[in-house]
Amino acid sequence: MAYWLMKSEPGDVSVDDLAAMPAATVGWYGVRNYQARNFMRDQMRPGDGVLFYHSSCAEPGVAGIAEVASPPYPDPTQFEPGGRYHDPKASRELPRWFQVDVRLVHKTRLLSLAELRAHPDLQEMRLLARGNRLSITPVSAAEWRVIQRLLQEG
DNA sequence: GCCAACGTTGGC
DNA sequence: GCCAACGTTGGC
Repeated sequence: MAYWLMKSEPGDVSVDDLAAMPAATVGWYGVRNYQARNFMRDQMRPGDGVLFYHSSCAEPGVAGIAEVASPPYPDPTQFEPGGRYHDPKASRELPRWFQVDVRLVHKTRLLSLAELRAHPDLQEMRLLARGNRLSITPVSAAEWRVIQRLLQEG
C-alpha cells in the first residue's frame, strides 16, 4: 500500500467534477511526463491512497482523498489524432502513455499549499521540493498520517 | 553525447 | 503576466 499526491487543474477536473462522475471515478488521462507515467505504470496498485490536489488555480492545495481504482492501462487520448494529448509516436501495439483510474473517497476542506509548507512535519514532502513540477509525487506513510490528522482537525 | 534553444509547469 | 525551474528537442 503506497500513497500518492496527484495534481489536477480544477478548470479541467475539480474535486466537485470528480464527485459528479459515474462512481466518482476518472481515468487519469493526459500525463506526458516519463517520471509521472512510471509511477502509474510501475508502482501504483488498486487501493493506494491518493491526495487529490488542485493546481494552477487561485487556491492550490489538497481538496480531497481518493484512491487508485484500477491497474494501469494505456491512456486512450494518445491515440486521438488532432487531440490535445495525441502522440504520433504511440501505437495500440506499443502504447507510450499509461493511466490509472482514480476514485474519490471524500472531499475535504482545502488544505492549502501554504499550510503544507508551514507544517514542520511536512518539510520533506516531494511536492514541496524546490523546483518540483511533477504532477504525481509519492507521499510517505508518515506524511499521509499527518495530513489525515490536519484534515480531521479542520 | 553535449548543450543551447525552446516549451511547459505552476506559484505568485 | 512574470519568471524560476526543469524536461525535451535537435544540431553538431
